[in-house]
Amino acid sequence: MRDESAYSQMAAELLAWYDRHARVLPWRVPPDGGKADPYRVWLSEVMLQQTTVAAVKEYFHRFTTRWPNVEALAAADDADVMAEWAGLGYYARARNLLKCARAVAAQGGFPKTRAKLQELPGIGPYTSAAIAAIAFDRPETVLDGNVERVMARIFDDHTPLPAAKPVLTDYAARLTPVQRPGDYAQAVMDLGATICTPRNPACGICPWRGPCAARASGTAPSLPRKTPKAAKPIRFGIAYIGRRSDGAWLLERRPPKGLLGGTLGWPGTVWAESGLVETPPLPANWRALEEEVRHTFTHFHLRLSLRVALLPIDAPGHFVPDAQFNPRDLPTLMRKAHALAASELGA
DNA sequence: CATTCGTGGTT
DNA sequence: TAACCAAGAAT
Repeated sequence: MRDESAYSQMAAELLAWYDRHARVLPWRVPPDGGKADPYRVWLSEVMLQQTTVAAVKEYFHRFTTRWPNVEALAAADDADVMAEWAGLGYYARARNLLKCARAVAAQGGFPKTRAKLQELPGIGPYTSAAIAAIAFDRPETVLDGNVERVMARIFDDHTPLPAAKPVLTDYAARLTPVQRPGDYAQAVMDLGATICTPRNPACGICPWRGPCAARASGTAPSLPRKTPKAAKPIRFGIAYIGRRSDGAWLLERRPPKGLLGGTLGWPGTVWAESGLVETPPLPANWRALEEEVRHTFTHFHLRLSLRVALLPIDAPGHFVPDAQFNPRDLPTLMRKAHALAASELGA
């Protein structure tokens, strides 16, 4: 039953569904409308890595307003890009975004093939396929979390992820049509995002309800299977929020790699499960706050104790003048710390 | 192949 | 509420 013509018919049915139900998104070209802008496709796809559409919208608008094309972004200062990305998470994306923009600007534009795209920083298997298909109309197959789920269900494959990835890739490739590959890629992802959802899939209104093997077996809601993740440990740390008598804030640029790499933040201790020791950035009358910041990262919970101090005008360190300081330029954890400490420091 | 890397919404 | 999840990439 699953011969080539069956697959191409499925693709056609999905595209027909997409033409009727496609969501309106800022980076999306209307089906059969104008041509896609590779810069906007690339920027949106990087922002959407492990990030919800709702969270991306605002950032996409600000980035494209401030830097309308890849040349403008390539000429931006690192600190400005990091500040604009602050709050969106996974900051290696912002660092790679700038590296990629500069490489692309130097090359005179984005490469058009998946292989060449994937040589660029921050562009992996998924994003290279997405750009090639959506921006350059190449018949590449995207495999994101949505497509993994849809394929596991259509073919009722119970192999747990991530081991199932190669098989699911194969299924997805068989279904990818030669016509309108960009629309098709977005259609499968839309299907996963709106109908073939993780918990309560709306199988009754699914354009692929006919051929779906998991729906026939009643196994759809439990697919895809995933190998269980390790529990998150709790780490502890201390952050020091210092403010000079002229209102300037003591901040530091974090090292360019690792957690929150390249972002602006409050100086502090390392974060560990035990062995916490006070390590103030400079001697002062540091006062402990009652309330601590609780924040959860991908692989651990953090409980961050805060110390605040008013510092003399001649205190050493990197101070940001109050007029230049915007808590929105900080990653969320550091924003939370500021929110708790601000009233204690006359802000 | 396993781990690291954010954050906010949903269940 | 704790767990799960999101248009993943780099190491």
